[in-house]
Amino acid sequence: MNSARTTARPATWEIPTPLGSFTALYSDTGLCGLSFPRTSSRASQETAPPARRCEGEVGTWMASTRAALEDALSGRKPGRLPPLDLSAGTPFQREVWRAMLSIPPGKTMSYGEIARKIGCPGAARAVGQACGANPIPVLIPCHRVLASGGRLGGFSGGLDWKRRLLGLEGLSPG
DNA sequence: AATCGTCGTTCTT
DNA sequence: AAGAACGACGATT
Repeated sequence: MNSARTTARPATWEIPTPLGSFTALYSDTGLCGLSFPRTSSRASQETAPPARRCEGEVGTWMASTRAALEDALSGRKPGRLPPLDLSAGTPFQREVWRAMLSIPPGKTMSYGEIARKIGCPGAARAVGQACGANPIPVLIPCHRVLASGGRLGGFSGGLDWKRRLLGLEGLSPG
């Protein structure tokens, strides 16, 4: 084996879907990022090299990522997710992200409810921040987190995406 | 609609 | 290291 770090830096992988081409980002321990399709307005910004092959465990991660994404985008419940590398987050953020993973498709929670669920009542606003820092939207379903009273709240990927993702699950808030 | 309380993160001293 | 500023909030007025 080569020195210290084997896999080295993350690799990107494009996942074409009917809604555009998503970009997955992998570290050596799992899926660490997923970005929405680039719109014509938003210019490109590739920081990691594209993966050349889909072999080994990373290959299986890619397969499960694509399957899960395709399921999610067609309104089906995703099956097994690839291992997620959430090491970039703070402990608080990771708790929020894990909590969101427990919201089933078609259901929603409020920012305040998430806050209480993770034992930080009163931290609703901080939860919102953490949602905005979610590195793996869609698969970590931050779109299922709404403001109180069923209001839509915000979405870092653009509210149009939030509405679209909710619509795929039969929901139409706000 | 405007305001205030709250809390984790990030940006400034 | 400490403080101010800043949100994908929530509750009150």
